[in-house]
Amino acid sequence: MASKDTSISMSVIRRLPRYYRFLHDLKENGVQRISSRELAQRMGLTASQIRQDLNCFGEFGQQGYGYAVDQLYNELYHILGMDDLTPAIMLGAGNLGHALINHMNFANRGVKLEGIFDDAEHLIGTDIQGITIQSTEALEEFCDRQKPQLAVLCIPKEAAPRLVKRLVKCGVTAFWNFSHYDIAMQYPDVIVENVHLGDSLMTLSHLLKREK
Amino acid sequence: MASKDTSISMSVIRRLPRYYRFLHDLKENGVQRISSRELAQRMGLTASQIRQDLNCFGEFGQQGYGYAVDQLYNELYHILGMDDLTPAIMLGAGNLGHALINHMNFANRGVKLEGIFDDAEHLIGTDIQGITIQSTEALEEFCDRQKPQLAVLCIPKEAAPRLVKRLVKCGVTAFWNFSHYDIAMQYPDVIVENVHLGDSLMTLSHLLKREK
DNA sequence: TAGATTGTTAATCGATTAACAATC
DNA sequence: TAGATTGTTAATCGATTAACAATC
Repeated sequence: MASKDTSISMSVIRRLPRYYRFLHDLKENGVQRISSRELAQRMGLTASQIRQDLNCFGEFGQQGYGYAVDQLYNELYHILGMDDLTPAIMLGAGNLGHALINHMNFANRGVKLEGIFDDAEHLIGTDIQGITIQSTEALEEFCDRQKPQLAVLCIPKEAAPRLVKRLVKCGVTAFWNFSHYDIAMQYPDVIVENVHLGDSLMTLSHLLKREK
Repeated sequence: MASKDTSISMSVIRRLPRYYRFLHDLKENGVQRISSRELAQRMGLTASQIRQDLNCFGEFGQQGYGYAVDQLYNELYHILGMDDLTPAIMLGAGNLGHALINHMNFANRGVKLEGIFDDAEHLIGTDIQGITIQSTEALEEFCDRQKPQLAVLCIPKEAAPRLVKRLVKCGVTAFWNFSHYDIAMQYPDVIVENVHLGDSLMTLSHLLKREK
């Protein structure tokens, strides 16, 4: 059984998908058991940290043996909540939104994309991966019916504040935000994952120059 | 003048682009001076942290006054190295690569994209934003000539290990990695910014489920 | 000058690592 | 059983916050 403590730090949570990814690969390669020491080596972490992290959720290992890959993989699958798909919508079906849908398997990440909205005339009515793009005018009506909990924002910065407000009113409680706009502050009880690609590239470019 | 200490923590460095973004907005809105207290409030940080962070690079404020927005913006511009463009290439011009190029202003992030490589027949010879897509067969020759320092990886996981090896051999020292593959470990002196979009979405989806 | 706000040192908090008894 | 490796407590390390003297 999972869950030992309710207050697990973000540092731990952010490592979970990576554990999941490595376990998946081990499983695929037919590895049946792994010790925290060996997993640590492969992942560039310490064995201590892995044991500490996993013990936030339960006791999945066995003294003298290590962890059963298949079992640990399944535990992570449940911990991450991959068995229960969150209904979601996407706002903005430009280059980036389009690419995300084609590039990512949402269902494999615990998310079910059910609607796409954009205001560009030439996009409305076309579809991506079987989902028809609608005008944002249809947003409220759609949310009433489908109750999406998560919104993926692939919209320009300027459009963000107003749209976030509308979405919060519609009952959306989580945002995967690609717009260059920081949501978190104004809506303290909303869950936000900001993906600032520009910040990420600048950080890298800065590190490279710092080296010299 | 910038630079006080050479060993600045990653936590600080990762906040720099965000400071830069907020300063940019303040400047655009005609704000001329700002105190650490007010900036902290707007950014959801503490005033202490902002002063500590900035003091890693120099003394940019004035007691009793605060920070001159325009001056601090320029300092950050230099600290981040935005004045000196790093030559870069992109590997993989599928949906995601395509979207990144159209969606991001590389030059505004201190990076100059000079080449795009892909092996799909139907892409070779076409161009994105004025850059012609080449076969990866031309990679070594191109690197010899242009000496790109940074590579953007928009390739499938399976293709990554071999391609990274080739690129490192070609003298590439920094990777902006979108493939679901972790580079860092094997090449300790290479700078890597992994953007694991899948991990990011899983984290969000997990946080949402945890709430209940 | 008095008020404001910095730069910087000290205190606190949290996360990572080390150590080791428990046990498979 | 002996060896290995966990779960967990204690020690260390680093990052954030608080406090305050310096000074514009």
